[in-house]
Amino acid sequence: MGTPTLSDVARAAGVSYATADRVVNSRGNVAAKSIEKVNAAVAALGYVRNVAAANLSKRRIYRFVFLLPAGPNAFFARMRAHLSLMADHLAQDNIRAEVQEIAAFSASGLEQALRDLHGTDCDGIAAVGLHSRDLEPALAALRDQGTQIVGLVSDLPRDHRAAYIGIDNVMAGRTAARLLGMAHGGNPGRVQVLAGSLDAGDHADRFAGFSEVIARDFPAIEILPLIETRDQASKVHDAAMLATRLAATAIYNVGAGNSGLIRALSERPGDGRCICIIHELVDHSRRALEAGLIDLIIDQRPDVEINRALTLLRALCDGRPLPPMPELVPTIYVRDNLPGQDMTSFFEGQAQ
Amino acid sequence: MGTPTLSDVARAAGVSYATADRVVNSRGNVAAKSIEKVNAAVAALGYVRNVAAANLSKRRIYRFVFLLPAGPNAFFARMRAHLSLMADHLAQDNIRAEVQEIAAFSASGLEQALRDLHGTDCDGIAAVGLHSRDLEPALAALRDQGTQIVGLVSDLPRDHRAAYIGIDNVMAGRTAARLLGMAHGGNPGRVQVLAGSLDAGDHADRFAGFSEVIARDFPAIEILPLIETRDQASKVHDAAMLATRLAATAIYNVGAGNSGLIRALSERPGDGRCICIIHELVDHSRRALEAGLIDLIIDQRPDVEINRALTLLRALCDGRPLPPMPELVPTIYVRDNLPGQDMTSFFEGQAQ
DNA sequence: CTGAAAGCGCTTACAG
DNA sequence: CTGAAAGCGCTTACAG
Repeated sequence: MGTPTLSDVARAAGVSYATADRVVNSRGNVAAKSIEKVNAAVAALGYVRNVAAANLSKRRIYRFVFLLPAGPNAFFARMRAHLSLMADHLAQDNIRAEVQEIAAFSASGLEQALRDLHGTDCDGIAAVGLHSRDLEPALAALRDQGTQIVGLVSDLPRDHRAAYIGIDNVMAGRTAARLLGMAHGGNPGRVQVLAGSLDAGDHADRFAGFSEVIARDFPAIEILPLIETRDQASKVHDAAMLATRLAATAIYNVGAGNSGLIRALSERPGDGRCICIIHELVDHSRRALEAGLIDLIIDQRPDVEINRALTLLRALCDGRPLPPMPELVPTIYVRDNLPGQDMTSFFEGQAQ
Repeated sequence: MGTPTLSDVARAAGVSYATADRVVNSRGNVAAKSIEKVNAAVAALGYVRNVAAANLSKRRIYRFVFLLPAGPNAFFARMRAHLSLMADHLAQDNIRAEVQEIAAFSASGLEQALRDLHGTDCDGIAAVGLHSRDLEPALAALRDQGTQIVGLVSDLPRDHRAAYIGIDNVMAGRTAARLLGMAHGGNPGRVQVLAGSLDAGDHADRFAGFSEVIARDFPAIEILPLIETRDQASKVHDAAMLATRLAATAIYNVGAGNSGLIRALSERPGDGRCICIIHELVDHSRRALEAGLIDLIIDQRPDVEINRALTLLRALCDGRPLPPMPELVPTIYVRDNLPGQDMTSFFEGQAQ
């Protein structure tokens, strides 16, 4: 026996294979009576469609598009790098994934890209989202044509995407607060927080989580007025210098532009410790961590997120229940748990 | 056109489909000349076998066995739980995964289980390993019959497994040291380290990494003589009480038996802070973290490790190059970044 | 509204 | 040592 096939269903229902197929795949043009009989047989036998066989006969290829912010942002560069590393493997699973660059934080740019995808053979989209309601019509049109959509790193309007893949930024901010508080070892302190812009949902969330925990559990730590940097390194630099002058015991940058922070830290007169926590592991932040300029990096694991987006889009396209996925927890790097510099060395160690 | 099929290869090589198949799958009984021609065609066309089609025609089912330690260990319970959550999904991909319990730390028990698997239709094994060389003959026999083997959580003899899936325990120990050191905020301290047994590779590695970083970067922190607990809660309890009497500023348990530690901490007179770092997030350690008895939990993410084992075994069975896999980095939990209690709530939030 | 038949890319007897 | 043919579980014209 084994698992029942559609032939089994057809026989049990007393109809032809073609008819069984029509109802199972809701292709229409079937008598109500036949529909009933087939559905009963499906239920009785516990039939489940063999997606692999279907794909083979259709020569199906899944086309996924990743909508990522353009520009030099090193974090998204890691995403693109992982995606191109994966290309060969995906090809074996009949998946083609393509990256399209969108002007950063541009709702209209994103909207246009979504509109352009309408009417194409794109099966799924993973987009670094924005909360703008202007996106909703384009997203709805895509959904209506059967294109699956997930938010990546930053969410899309909740009702117009199938899932969100990214960390909980409030939680990330709380975590930063906890570790920063612990690092004060019971001593009082004052922390300077930097953000690109509190208009960005993730930045605002991190700051909210951070403030909440500091206020509740570390009352001896004062939070200095937040400085907005537009994620520009020069502004981050100046803000860090200011923090030093204010005798801050800690700096937490919830946003980007860390090269400016690192520069400021290395210029700083070598007096007392200043605890530094930032986000996203990239080349320059990694070096600063190794050098002891930065204490902690909270990282999103872009490679993990990409893999998850792929798995999810695939499952959504196949219309099957989503697989159990371990929760995404931001990774905390200190200078002692940094991953190998490249995948090659990883595989040498890992797979013998 | 699209990707070339074996028909294309056969035509290009000027042989029949069957012959092309014979050489591509090295089934033997082919003239040297034919082999050459086919291989040339394969190279010229860039042919790659369609595994899905092959599996369909063979009605292939992958059978994987997970060899996990028996007993009440909550960490391995999480592994089993994830595996059973995955069962339905795996079934759709023609994978049956089964758990077999082995007496903990018993090389002979593991060896016997491996021997019993010889001659069965098991395609792959993920085993929580031991370093014993006694395992080598059984592993070699399995390998010779084509069974793929990976070490999980704790490695097998390196030359007798295809890969190791688990964290780097030296790195985990270093990370614990860094965070514990930071939490002293520049103050001096004395730390009590507990281990089940330094004979266990992972425990020894963690302790080594920990000691290295403390000695190098936190000279003001003294490491008290290590206490071995056999991972027994009562012994852990007594050791923690002793640490309190010695005015330890911190406790790091590299092993298990944390319920004893937690009991000791909650009995302790409410004087000064004692920083506590332990391994593995399970029900009781989670509650202790939330209650503030424990400061940090370093976790291995058994669910992530299981998924990786599955992916890896599958790729190994198919004989294709291993997919790029993001490095496993131990997850650090504070009380602020704990995952939802169960997958249900996770999916509600995550996938709308 | 229904059914018979060829084909997706492979494997497996079976005949030569 | 080689090849023709049926079958894996599905989809897609095509005929009725």
